Amino acid sequence: MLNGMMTDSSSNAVLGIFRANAILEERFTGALSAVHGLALKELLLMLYVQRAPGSKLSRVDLAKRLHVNPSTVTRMTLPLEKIGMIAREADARDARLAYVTLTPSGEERLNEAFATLNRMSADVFQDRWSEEDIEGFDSLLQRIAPHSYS
Amino acid sequence: MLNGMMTDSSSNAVLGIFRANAILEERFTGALSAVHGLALKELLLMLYVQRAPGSKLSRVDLAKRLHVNPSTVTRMTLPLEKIGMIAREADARDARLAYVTLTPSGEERLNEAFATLNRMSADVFQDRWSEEDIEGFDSLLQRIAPHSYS
DNA sequence: ATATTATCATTGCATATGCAAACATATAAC
DNA sequence: GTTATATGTTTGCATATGCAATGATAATAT
Repeated sequence: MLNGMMTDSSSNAVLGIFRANAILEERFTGALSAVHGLALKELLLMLYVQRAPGSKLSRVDLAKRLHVNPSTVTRMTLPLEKIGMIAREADARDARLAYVTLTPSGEERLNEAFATLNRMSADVFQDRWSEEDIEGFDSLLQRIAPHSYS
Repeated sequence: MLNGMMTDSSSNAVLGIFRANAILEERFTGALSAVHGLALKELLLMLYVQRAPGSKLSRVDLAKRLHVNPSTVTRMTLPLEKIGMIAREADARDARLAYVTLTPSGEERLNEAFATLNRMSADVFQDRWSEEDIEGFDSLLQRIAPHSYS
């Protein structure tokens, strides 16, 4: 490349992800907390539990999905359990495990909050996005960050 | 919609952004800190300064770009100034302003670290991405999160 | 000109979170 | 079977960060 500045499309895209995340996290956290009394990360925690096989997840598995330290999960679950959104369940085979499960009212609250998240997500793409745009964009994201549960 | 589950492509995409951000932030923070002794957010702070008109930015403008509270900028700049990466500059007209500028060695370090970020960004898209894919993806991100300086 | 209001930077306080250590339990090696 | 190693969860500690209040300065209104 003889002439000066290289066009760093890759780093532009990565910085774009960082920026998009900051903006969306800001917006969603505020609304979810105001309307449903749940932080965005609490919603995600409960959503991963709901979607897990058997609707239960150990603390470490939850930590992997949330990309946080297991100790953070321990701490996040305390208030959620106290207000009756989630419960703790032991494993019959392995006494180390402490599963997180959803209580009935937790599931109810999660579904309401997730409906809000859906509406807000639709708003993000409201202008100038076709359904194919959105699905294509999502599939590009899946390439970058595939679900790697384990 | 008569049949059961709606396909929430919007929320899938939003959750995908959250996940991609978590993975990339994790990966980049580790490498940048190990190789250049700069946290990802410190690099971004310095990058925004470098790219600003006049290569200087007030604390509040920096806070807007970084999507953090101004107090966080105050605190982030302290160690960076102490190790000689940035400097503080007053404004001739407005005594309230405290600009952040790059020192020569700060600029040097920034350029090295940014080169690493470029390489790592290219790695993110290494497989199965054409240049057009990347640029298209970036332009979709720009729609979601346009640069809104001020 | 003075008073009110707005803006910029900083500080105190509360909360959030990663890391390493500790402890309990399970798995593997022998 | 006992010992060594690995895994799941929790806690102490250090750091990071948002929010609200403070102080300084500027801009606006009257």
